[in-house]
Amino acid sequence: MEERVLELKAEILKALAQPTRLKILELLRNGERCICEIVPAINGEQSNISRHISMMQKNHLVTTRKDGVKVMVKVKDPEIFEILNKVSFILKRQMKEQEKLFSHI
Amino acid sequence: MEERVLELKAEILKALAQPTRLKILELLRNGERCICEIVPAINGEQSNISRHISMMQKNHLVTTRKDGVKVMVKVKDPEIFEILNKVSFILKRQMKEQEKLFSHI
DNA sequence: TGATTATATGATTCATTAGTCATATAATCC
DNA sequence: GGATTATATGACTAATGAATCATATAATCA
Repeated sequence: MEERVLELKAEILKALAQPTRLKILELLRNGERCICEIVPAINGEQSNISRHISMMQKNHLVTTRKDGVKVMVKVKDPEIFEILNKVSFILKRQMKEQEKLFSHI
Repeated sequence: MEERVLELKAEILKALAQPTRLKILELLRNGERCICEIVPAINGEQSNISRHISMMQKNHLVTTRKDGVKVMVKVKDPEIFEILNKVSFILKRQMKEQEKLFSHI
């Protein structure tokens, strides 16, 4: 596969691969949210969350629109959530394996 | 969601989010490969590839087994590829949108 | 045993990233 | 217009990551 394509794929995955951003995306499972709702909901610094959202926007994971003073954010593609679901699935299986390994204790 | 779970999910995604590692995983689509095949196939430095593989192993993306001097690597869960497929899908759609945006030129 | 092949790892460098504080901008309301 | 609310951004720090070179380990074979 071409180097450029791999870089673009890596960028999409990188945009997902961070706890604070995952937290934001989980909040967005139920649809559009205002940044002013996200900040208290995930108990983060406003400037930090602003940066994370603008980062995800650059990587086309989310879109935003202005509503007065507020900025509404939503996830662009539903496939994003399918990816997160698969990651959950893999993690759960890993956990089960770990349990098995220590079940003799 | 608990902070620890988010961190673990982020780690799985981080392990995917790097061009060299994506290249290695693409090679592994067709099954088990020796590291000595991977190194020339992706034209990388041996030590670098060794580190990437051991990183993916720590994150449970791949498993390895010794076969004489060689180390054989394979992807642990088929869901890994499903995730990569979804990323491809998202990327292709992004490309199409970009095309549309510049179609008037 | 000594040479060869395959892989791992310590040490280092350079770049990127997350987070924070202070401040800037921008829309709304009184 | 001035205060308030919501968001963005510059400057900085600390942590992490990728890549590289040199070298170590480990298995195989002549």
